[in-house]
Amino acid sequence: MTQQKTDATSDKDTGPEGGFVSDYLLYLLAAASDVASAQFHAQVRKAGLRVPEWRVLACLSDTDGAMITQLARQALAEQSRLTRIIAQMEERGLLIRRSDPADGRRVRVYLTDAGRALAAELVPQARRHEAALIEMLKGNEGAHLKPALKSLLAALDGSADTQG
Amino acid sequence: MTQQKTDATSDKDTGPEGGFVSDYLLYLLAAASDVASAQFHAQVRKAGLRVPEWRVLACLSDTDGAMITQLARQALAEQSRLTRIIAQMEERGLLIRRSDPADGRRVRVYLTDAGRALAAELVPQARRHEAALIEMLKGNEGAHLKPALKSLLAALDGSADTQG
DNA sequence: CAAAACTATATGAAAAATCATATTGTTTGC
DNA sequence: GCAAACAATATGATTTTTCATATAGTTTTG
Repeated sequence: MTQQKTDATSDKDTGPEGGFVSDYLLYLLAAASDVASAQFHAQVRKAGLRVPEWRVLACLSDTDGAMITQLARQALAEQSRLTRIIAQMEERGLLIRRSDPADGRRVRVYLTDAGRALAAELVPQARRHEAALIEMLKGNEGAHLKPALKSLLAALDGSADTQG
Repeated sequence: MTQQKTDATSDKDTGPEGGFVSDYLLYLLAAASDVASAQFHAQVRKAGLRVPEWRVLACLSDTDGAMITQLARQALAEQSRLTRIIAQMEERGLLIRRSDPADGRRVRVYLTDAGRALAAELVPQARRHEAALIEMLKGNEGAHLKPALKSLLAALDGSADTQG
């Protein structure tokens, strides 16, 4: 007996085909997010931004004048982290911080022309990349992906408890 | 004119309803992964594990004796990070490292009884949590979520180029 | 209007993650 | 069977991220 692949893990493999992990929703979500983002995140870095910086830029290009806390939620980063990212982006001249006249605690963040220019370059790239991804999924179940994700997000927004 | 909400960002909000970000696939994926995982990851931490440790445990409970590189792929972590996580988990007695007799470069990782016991506790928790999530989606588009994610992953595996 | 409770942001210290590269072991081509 | 190329893991230095908490500003209550 030449012992040819008895115990499931002889050579390289992305994962065990039939195990728990490969069919586990939280794994599928994290893996899909990772893999799908990798390509575009490379473009982001080529443009001289880190991923959270790109996210801030994109959020601001949607909603200029957002506050730090809002941006943290939208960019999926922690507040203290956002504070620092904003500070760095301000130093680079991509945005400016201005305290809200109506409430001095709030810091509102606005894109500069440079920031807006960068966003105007990256957002279309993001759209094209997204279109390419979606193109890959034509005909498959993948057509339901965005609606399904929105449905999940909608279901989870507004359920802080219910879980033991 | 009482100026009542002219510029889109008056108060708290999860995101601008109609902007680019809130309909962008990579955002939806990352946000869904984050939000959906948050609940369960809290349970993981209660069990005394960090998220990547839980992932390693789950992978090993599927495929005992996996190598570091394999685990890195499956647990969505970098190799050097995995090396350190494995070292720490070994110190805690959750697993052991053994070099592969067939190829001395490879380190195969095996759960100890303690590790297996912890996995036997957490994996069912994960399954229950997943079931609860999926239950929330009944009737909606959410039913397609797992197939759609698998379809995306399948489409992306084996396309290193194609992107400019 | 002062004290208490709360909210938004900032910051120091610590932990986690990454990057480049070293180390160790294996395969290949000559 | 030795040198070159390759592969898997480890490690030092650095950067990123988190955590706890400080600071500053606002609202509420009596």
